[in-house]
Amino acid sequence: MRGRTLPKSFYERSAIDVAPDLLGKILVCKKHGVITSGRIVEVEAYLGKEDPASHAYRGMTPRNAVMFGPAGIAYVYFTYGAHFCMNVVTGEDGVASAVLIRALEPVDGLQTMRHRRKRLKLTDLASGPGKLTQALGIGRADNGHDLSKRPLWIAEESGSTALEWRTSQRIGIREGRAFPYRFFVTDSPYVSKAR
DNA sequence: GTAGGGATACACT
DNA sequence: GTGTATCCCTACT
Repeated sequence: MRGRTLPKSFYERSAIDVAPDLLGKILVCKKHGVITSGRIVEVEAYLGKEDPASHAYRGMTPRNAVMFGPAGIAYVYFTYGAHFCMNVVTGEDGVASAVLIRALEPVDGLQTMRHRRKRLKLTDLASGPGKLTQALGIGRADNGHDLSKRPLWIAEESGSTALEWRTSQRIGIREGRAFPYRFFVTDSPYVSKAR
């Protein structure tokens, strides 16, 4: 369904290398028998000890523990009292690194997403990290989930071509702004607008 | 521009 | 145990 899931080896690389390769892939979520999905158009890479913007900068805690685990796992956390954000764990087991999924281009289950988001415009459905988790119904229960399996997985479309993408500074952080670890599809109207 | 919301981490007692 | 500053944001004005 929606192409083949990505092999574990895809994720067992540096977050910096995995991040741009995730652009154009399809994030799929099946909840209550309904499939919602979107094409990844914006991501950010987060490292561990050497990255002051990362949750893992100060070492392992109960919240960020899955960032230290094996690659190909979802790290979902709650923030700002209202939103979930979803990351994909990368790199080798024991070393913290992850890629934050920041925006999607809606593909399947548009009506379900509109209902969940209470928004009609496609560009309002998943154009931000808190929005996409709401649109796909991703929550705390998905933390630690293996992204090669249902109900939440990432697939590669057959016949997909290389995308043009750019980098910029990351968004919404205080420390570590200098690193150009945000990657987004050039000219996509579905990227988050925040600056 | 700013209010809102709740979990988390860490400093304290 | 309690206090509180912070947080990878959104929606509204």
